[in-house]
Amino acid sequence: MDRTDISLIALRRILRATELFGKQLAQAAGLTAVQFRVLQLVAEKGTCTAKEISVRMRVSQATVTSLVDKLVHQGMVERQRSQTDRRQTNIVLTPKGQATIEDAPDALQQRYVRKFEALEDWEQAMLVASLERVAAMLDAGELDAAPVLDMGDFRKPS
Amino acid sequence: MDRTDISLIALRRILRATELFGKQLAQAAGLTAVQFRVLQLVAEKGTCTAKEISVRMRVSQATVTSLVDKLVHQGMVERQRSQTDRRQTNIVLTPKGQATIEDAPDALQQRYVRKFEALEDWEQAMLVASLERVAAMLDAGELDAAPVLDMGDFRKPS
DNA sequence: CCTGTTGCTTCGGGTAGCTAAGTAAAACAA
DNA sequence: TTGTTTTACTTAGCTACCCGAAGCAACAGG
Repeated sequence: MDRTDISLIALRRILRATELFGKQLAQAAGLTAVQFRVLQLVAEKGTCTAKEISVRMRVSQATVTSLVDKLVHQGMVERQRSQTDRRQTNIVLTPKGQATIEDAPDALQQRYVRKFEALEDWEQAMLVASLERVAAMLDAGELDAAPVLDMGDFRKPS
Repeated sequence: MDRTDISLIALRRILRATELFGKQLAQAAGLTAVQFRVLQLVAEKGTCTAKEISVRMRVSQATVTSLVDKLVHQGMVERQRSQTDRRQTNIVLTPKGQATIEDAPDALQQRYVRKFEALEDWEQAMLVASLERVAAMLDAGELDAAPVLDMGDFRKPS
């Protein structure tokens, strides 16, 4: 087995681990990974609009509406008509949503972060360089990408 | 922004790229990524049982049944009662399924492979070491992982 | 036989995603 | 002012994926 295959297998392990993480998180937080991702985006800035979420998550606004509906239903966020532009709806975090974000287990990410920070300096540098290299080899281009290991659900097609 | 964040962002880019790939593939092959993954598993050995698929993909048998239904409906595979144990159903590839697998674009994987193989020897070695390291940091444990960049969840259909 | 286990399917139900169509408000124009 | 276009969001309807529970065969042991 050559190096190319080995690297593909490692990549696949990474993908799997992240996928499984999404499921764990969903179970622990009472939210699905996608819903949690929306909550994270809202929490990042305290408030945001549906449009913003749809752009950042690369899903349609209709999808955002239904995701937000679920979060509202669970009391994680609230909708507030914007005062400055009444077409817009600001989605704001409730205390419960705030608490959920803070308590989120982040089991996998924590494990990763802990291990990463335990590495020698040169090892960290090597990993960063390698990961960026691989990302560049895979990407078509842009992509925002926040420092969050969540993967908004893996599925789906265009 | 520290190295930990940078590495998380790179990981996220990798996940996204793979996710998008799933969509492309789905569109090109007329199958969703998940369906395609089932087809790959069947193709790998020429035939396999529903149980096997459910274990390898880590989904329930009920899910496998419905996925296989769709592949059968599209003429990609056939069900055959096992002669040795009539509880089992062997899922076998049809010529059409075979052709689909062979023609699969694999755009992303090809791009990655090409670029990977163009690297200097020492760079390849570094990437492999790094990826394996990261995979180990994320994984809980086992996982089979075939040398296929597919990510068995990303959906979307024809 | 009777009982238990295994392999698969069926059924019902939830989440996630999309498109198309509709409403409302803002922006721009005539 | 009035009309048109654009933007932001929601509604409605559909598909895919996934699961658990329940059902049905068929094997396996006693």
